[in-house]
Amino acid sequence: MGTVSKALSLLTNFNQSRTEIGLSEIARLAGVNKATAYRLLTELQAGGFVEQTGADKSWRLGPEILRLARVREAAVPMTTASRAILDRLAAETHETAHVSVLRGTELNALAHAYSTRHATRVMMEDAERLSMHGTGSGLAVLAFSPDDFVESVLALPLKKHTPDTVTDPAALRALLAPIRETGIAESVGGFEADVHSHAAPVFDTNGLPIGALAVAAPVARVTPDRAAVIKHAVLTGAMELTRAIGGFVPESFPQAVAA
Amino acid sequence: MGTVSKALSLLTNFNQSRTEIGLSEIARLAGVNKATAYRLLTELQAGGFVEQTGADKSWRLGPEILRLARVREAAVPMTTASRAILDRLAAETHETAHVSVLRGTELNALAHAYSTRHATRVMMEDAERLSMHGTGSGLAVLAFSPDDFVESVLALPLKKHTPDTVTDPAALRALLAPIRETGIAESVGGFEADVHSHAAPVFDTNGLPIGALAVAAPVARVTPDRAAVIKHAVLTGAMELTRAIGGFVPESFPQAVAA
DNA sequence: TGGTAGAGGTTCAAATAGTGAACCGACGGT
DNA sequence: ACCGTCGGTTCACTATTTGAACCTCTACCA
Repeated sequence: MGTVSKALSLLTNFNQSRTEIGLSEIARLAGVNKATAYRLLTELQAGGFVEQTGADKSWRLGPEILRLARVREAAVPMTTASRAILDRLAAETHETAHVSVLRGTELNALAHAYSTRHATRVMMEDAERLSMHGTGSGLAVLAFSPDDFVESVLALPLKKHTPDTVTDPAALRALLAPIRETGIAESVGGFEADVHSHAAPVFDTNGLPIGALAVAAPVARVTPDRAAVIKHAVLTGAMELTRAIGGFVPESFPQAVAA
Repeated sequence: MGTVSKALSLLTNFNQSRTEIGLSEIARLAGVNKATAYRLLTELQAGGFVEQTGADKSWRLGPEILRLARVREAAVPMTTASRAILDRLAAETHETAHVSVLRGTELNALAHAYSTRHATRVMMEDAERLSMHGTGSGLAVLAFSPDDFVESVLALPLKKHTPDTVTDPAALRALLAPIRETGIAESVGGFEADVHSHAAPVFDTNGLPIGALAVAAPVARVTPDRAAVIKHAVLTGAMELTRAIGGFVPESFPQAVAA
């Protein structure tokens, strides 16, 4: 493991519920020597990636992160572009809409919007990690990814999130065929029990899936006519988002529904 | 120079107008060997900090940056909290409002808002670098920073941005005294000719300046009564922003105006 | 009041990781 | 058919990283 990876692993220990970390603790979390952690932190600090709070000398993420985030948004304006689409999707479907982005062999939740229609709703957390095999979003991405990528994902240990999670590689491969026909992936209780999600892939400038747009609803509320509304809305939104980020819908995507 | 700094220096070459960079070019820009750049990039890629575009194999910033930016915002919600305040400030003063954040011995522009009132306005660019000695924002931060920090900034080479830029350390020290009295810093053409800026410091949880809120106007439009409006608005906004991010206005800040 | 445990930070010899010139095949222009 | 440049790779050399031990300081407790 290279030095750079170690430095980055320090950063990945920060999250919504742990925004400031002390030297000894961060060394423990990242599994590195305290001296090493200190040297890496001072180097990250010089770059503005972390900073030290004046009070108890603990560390938090620095302002350079924000600058880079703006540059990333300039390159791939997913967050910005998805905001309006998510709001509309939540309003149209009366359910929770969310968008996630491919990150190695996982998806990261990026943004979400709730509908105020129902008292019960599927809750989302930004930066949540979504599995490829267990979620509608993941299946939507897989269905339009190159075969070698699909195989590399299926070769990983596939976690059984719920009793209903499909973890058999052959069964998962079979699931992808209808998605390639319709452009829509579904998962019923495969990630969290009682959640029925519909998802469609979002493509980048090369026609490769870069993430997915999804609507998640309690299983009981997904009647056939609601499902039809959701499917149409998700598909429309995903195509719109693809266009908004300058993406390209590949030939392999069902052109009848893409239009 | 450590390996980590080199890796980070690759990242800092990305900006609004250069969001994707090829291997050879990024190596040239960062001044490292191509092999080194490649190894660093693959390591950064494993962490999700960069990713490769499918088409021409060039590199761009990755999604992990966005996740970290959300965590940074959870720790110090400057961008989020300043949005509404900036809009109001621009509307009240009819001029350009902006907020910047301390980054080592410099300030980084973070966000801004324009007024639509006048056809001419001071333009801002996000992620712009503002000097400490030449801008109202910088002076506002310096005036309420610890002496050793002030001295370390004044010991640096102080660039003469315009003929009106004050670069003499003694003269700059003298400028800070009235700012400590009033809570407001001013710069007339010290950074860009013809720009008159008013700024007030924003404090973090430790009562240390973390950045500044400012209003920038063409010199000719700053009449005494407009100046009074601007001063009041900037001061009110800065105090509000300090509260919004959970900051603490120190004893040294003029309490009469802080209230 | 003295003792302990943990915090942040520092040191330096030992060991490991980083480095870059040279190379490859592929592509695009002349 | 040639040349320049691209992305990517190799490997002998070497400079950087590493971590146990140490220091100081604070908080807590008997």
